[in-house]
Amino acid sequence: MSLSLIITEPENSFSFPFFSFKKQNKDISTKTHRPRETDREMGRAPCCDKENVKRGPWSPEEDAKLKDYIEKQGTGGNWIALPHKAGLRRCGKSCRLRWLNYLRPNIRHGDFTEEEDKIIYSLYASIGSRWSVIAAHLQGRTDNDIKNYWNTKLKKKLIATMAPPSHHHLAIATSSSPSPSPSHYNMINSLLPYNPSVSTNQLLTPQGMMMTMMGQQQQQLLYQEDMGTLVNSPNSNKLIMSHQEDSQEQSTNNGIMLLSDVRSGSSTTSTVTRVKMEHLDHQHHHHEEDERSMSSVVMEDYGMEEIKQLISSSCTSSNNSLWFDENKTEDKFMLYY
DNA sequence: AAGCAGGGCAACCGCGAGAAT
DNA sequence: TATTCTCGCGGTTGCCCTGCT
Repeated sequence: MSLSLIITEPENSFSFPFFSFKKQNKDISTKTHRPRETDREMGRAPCCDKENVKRGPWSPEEDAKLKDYIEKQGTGGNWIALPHKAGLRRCGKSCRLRWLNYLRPNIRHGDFTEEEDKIIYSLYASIGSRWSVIAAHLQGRTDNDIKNYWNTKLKKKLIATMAPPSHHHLAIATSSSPSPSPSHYNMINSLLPYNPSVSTNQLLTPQGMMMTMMGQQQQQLLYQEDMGTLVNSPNSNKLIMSHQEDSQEQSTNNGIMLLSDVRSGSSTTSTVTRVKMEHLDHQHHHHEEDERSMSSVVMEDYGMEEIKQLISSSCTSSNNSLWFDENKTEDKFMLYY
């Protein structure tokens, strides 16, 4: 006798009580190695013989072998050949990952500091989920660690912080551009400062909440896609955005911290936009007892752009200024404190 | 004490880019 | 110039641990 279990679900999504996830439109069969059509057409060889390599967690013996080999011989610039030379039955990519994320010297695992949190928020707001670039600016952290930390903690922290107190529903209902969507994201989004024409007094709530989270006073950042234009919202006399071409001035700022990509190639003349964030000494103080229930938050509503907006609307510590390069291909930006 | 659900994290995967041939 | 190879990245998966019922 046999039983068949048929599970039906919406074709591209499934949900849990608190969060929804979007599935990638992806062929499950790729989990077992099956060269893609383009691979076969192009003649791409598999990186290793998947039938004869060990997978799963690394044993201490394997770790020792790999570490010992690399410390003595180096990687030789060829990860594919390395496991064979080191006497490991592992895929080269697996060796590389193990070395970079766990075995190499000066790796730090565990608790992230508040300072690191802020840097991650700032960089994510500027460049998005380019974990390797972010990791390059946090000593001893790996991209994988930061990615996991973001996905499991920081993102939730951010979204939880942005959950609406009940009385804000009224504010939204009376705003000039009410969102048609019932989702909380749309409510938040309608308050975000992405469009400088939005009156800043609509922005207070999410930002105040964010600053509470970050232990900071309320700050104001307006964002304008047309960088280089001075944003001059009637209610926002605190924002300065201007093209910055005087590198000397940049370098003479106290505590400047230059961040540059370790990966990208060509150098072009790019305009650096200066975004200066200053405190708003605002009379609005939001109460700690504001409700911050997660129950209605739908995670899939928060795409990268939206989260970047959330961060952009609030991030960084007091008296910070955030420098970033508009040219994302260069990944150059500076933070100075 | 056992079973279950959820969270955290290590590891895997496919893909794009650049180097090598 | 075209093709192949390798690296490195971001997204995703799945195992293990912990806490709750």
